[in-house]
Amino acid sequence: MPRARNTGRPQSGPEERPSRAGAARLSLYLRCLEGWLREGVATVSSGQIAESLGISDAQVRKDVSYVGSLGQPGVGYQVTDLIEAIRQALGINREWRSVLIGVGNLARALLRYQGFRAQGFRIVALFDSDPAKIGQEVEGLKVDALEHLGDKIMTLGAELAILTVPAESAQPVAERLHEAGIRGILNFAPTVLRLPESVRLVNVDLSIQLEQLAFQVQLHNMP
Amino acid sequence: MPRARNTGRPQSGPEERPSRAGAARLSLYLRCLEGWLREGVATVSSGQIAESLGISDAQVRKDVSYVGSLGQPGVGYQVTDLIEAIRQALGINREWRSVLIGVGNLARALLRYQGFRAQGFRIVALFDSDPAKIGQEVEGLKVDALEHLGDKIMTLGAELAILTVPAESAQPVAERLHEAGIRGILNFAPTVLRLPESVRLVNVDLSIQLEQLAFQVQLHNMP
DNA sequence: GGATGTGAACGACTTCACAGCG
DNA sequence: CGCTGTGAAGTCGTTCACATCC
Repeated sequence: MPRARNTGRPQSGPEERPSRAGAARLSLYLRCLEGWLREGVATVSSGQIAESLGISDAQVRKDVSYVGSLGQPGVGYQVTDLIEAIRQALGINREWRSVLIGVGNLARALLRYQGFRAQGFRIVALFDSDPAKIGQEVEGLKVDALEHLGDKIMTLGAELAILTVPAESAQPVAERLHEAGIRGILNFAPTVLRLPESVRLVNVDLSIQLEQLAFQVQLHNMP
Repeated sequence: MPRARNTGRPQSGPEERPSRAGAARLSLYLRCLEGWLREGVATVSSGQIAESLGISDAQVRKDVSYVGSLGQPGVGYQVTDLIEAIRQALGINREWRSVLIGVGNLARALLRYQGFRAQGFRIVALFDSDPAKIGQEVEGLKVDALEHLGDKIMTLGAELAILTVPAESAQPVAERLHEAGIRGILNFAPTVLRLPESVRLVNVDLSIQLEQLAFQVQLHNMP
């Protein structure tokens, strides 16, 4: 039997930031909330969010508690307030200037995808090493030579980079990005980049995702 | 002070399958190992793998132990054996027939990406709802109408699907995929799909990845 | 009543540390 | 000696359960 008594424990709770896993879910909450906002919904409960994401309501409350205590018992959360609080916690309540290196099909897909702009990410420059591509205009931006990477990043004040170059060029390009002052790289090249810890890294390896899928299907087939 | 209590019994169930997180790392090990294989390296130690991935050697040994005890103390692992064992554990030591729905830029990028074929994934059909695209040939495959989805999936024996359709169409298409017998979906649409648990799901939401990157950069800036 | 926020239990994952073997 | 494999300890993240509040 669990027994809970004596609520008073003033301090020791160190957790005041969303955990890494929690942050990923906050992005999902944001998706739902923005949908409801468009539909004119004013308040939601943790149970509703949980239901539409297929997770537990306790999980939602725990995650949300990291961004502040803005729920009303018996009612739920104000949609607009929660959106605001999550965007602030994730650091996307401002513009993030980003550059894109490697103008292939993947890059074009990303450029066309409107979700970025909506969340405050603005791609301000494109680079490629292929002379045939340099000078071309893609989605309203002119492709620049890699040579100008450092200059333009500093001039434009870009902080993030999206890497969609072939695996072989990823490491050297990443190092140049670091030197140019880039703070975070979204890496699509199927390589493990080694960079100083001051450059944050998020990897999206499409092949690995497919392997995970195969693994899960296999697991599910024979337990 | 550790307040660890006598854990009595960890419980009978000894872990004999890679954990979910472990499986993701196995894919990474595979990348390294395949590189070394090409360079003619015959044996590697857990420390070498760990070093090139920036993780701990204990982590590598633990993960690898799930796929079998094939290391030699004082020596390390035979590269070829380890590759074989990991591929078997992940379920990619065979062909997985896959279909792709939504032939846009992202799809073209995926089709051109050779990494899939190398790992045993073979895309056997393309579908799109746009009449202008139906009949076109893309990377050696003819784009088919969504109408034939069920038929072709069953005829070709496809088990996996890659979803690169707009968010609005993702849920209905996913349901049709399920009905056609697809066992796993790699979803690129920025939506939460609700499907029976028998269909495994891996989501790749590019916008969320960027948000994670921004979050991490922000965290790193002001601790 | 209905929902939040939160210690505490629980479970999953990671690191430690060391026996054992080539 | 160097390196593996593995219990045990430690850490992190999730779920439970309940006091609390509208």
